[in-house]
Amino acid sequence: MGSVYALIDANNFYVSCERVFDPRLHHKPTIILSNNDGCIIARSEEAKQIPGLKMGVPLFQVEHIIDACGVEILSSNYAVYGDMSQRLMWSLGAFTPALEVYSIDEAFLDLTGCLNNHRDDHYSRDDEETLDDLGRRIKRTVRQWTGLPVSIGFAPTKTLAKLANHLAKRRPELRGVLDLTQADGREEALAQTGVEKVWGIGRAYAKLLQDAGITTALELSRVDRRWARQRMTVVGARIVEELRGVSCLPIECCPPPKRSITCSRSFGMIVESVDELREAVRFYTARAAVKLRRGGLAAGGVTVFIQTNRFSREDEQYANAWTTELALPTDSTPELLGWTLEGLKRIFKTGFRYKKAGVMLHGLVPASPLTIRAWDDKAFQRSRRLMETIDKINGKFGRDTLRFGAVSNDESCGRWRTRFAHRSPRYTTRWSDLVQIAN
DNA sequence: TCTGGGGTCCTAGGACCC
DNA sequence: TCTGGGGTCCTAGGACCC
Repeated sequence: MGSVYALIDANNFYVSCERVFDPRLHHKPTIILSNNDGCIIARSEEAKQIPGLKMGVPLFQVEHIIDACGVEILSSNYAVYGDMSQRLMWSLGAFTPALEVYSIDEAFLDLTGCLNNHRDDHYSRDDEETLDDLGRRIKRTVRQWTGLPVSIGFAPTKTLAKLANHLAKRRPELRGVLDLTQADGREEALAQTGVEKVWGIGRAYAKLLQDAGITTALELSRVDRRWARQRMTVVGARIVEELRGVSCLPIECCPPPKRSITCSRSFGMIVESVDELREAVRFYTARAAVKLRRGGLAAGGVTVFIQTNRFSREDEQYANAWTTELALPTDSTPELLGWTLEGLKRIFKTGFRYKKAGVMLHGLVPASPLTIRAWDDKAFQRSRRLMETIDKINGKFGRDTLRFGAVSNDESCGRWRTRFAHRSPRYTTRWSDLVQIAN
């Protein structure tokens, strides 16, 4: 048998996480909202059946449907989703170390050779586990260990495994597992899959392909290599190869080092004063810096940006960004704050109604003290020890126990802060939010 | 009234070098 | 008529993913 990849992901991940802790939500149409409760970003199966409740739709446009159909709405609760994601990945790690965490709710597994362990021993053919058996065993295990329902696709390439997973979800008779490692059956599966569903084919390429008369994954797998290379770059050429069963994309067990870190948010309410904007930028800088240090990195460049509400027809629009390269990379919050606040001062213009701001760190390098700053830079080394201490305290007693800069006064009261009107408890990351069971 | 956030990769074209 | 050749680096923009 050749290479075997699996793509495993949770069904309706955010909704499933909520259901683990709130069984009342089972069988009810449920949707999860983006920051500020703005858009629909996840839906239960029941919600998907309701016309109009599409992904990415702003909540205010479908409020009448929500009311009429009794849809449960929840703000997103990333503390819970992040923690459940870890549990999911740990569970999958029990099956193979060759695991690539691809997103918050999905992972690729390299299972090549995992099934043939019994070839030379006393097991008879009938006792051998098939990939389908293995898939169901993984499903059962994950369900038992995390409470999450998952779907699984097996195939000789990652792109085909994605496709198999997609079909496993959409064909109820498969009960969540599809094995496309064998050539027979693959053609039919590809013929049944629209080209726009193929991993790596987005809106633009789907249009390009459809204009060329290519509407199914099977047809895409048969296009001329040079044509694909020319019209869709090497990315497209690889997709075609992968659909033919030629693996071009290996499992990446160790994620490559991050190249940039961003922290940005739309505001809960419109902000006009530079003071409030400064408060938001300070908050985003501190968050980005924590991510930076958690990754053991230092930033060699900083960008700060602000923008007005791009959807507003009445407001005059303004968006600007300021970037600087740092002479010496840093991972110190106060140093980064110095730059982002300086940038804000330069791009802020009075008289605009601001809706969003953000901070980006780039030029990331490992934060080994030897590489980022000389040992005799006493002030810097002291600031690093301070950061380390603050991170430790916040790790132990909760985010923002210690923080930089002024606290909001009653006047501004953090109008920029994200709204989560329907957020569930942080069941797994706050003692006070732990589920209690009466006896 | 109300519209998310955080990433990566690839290419073309310009600037610049010898 | 005809105006070198080859390389690197950077950036902006486009495409994609979840």
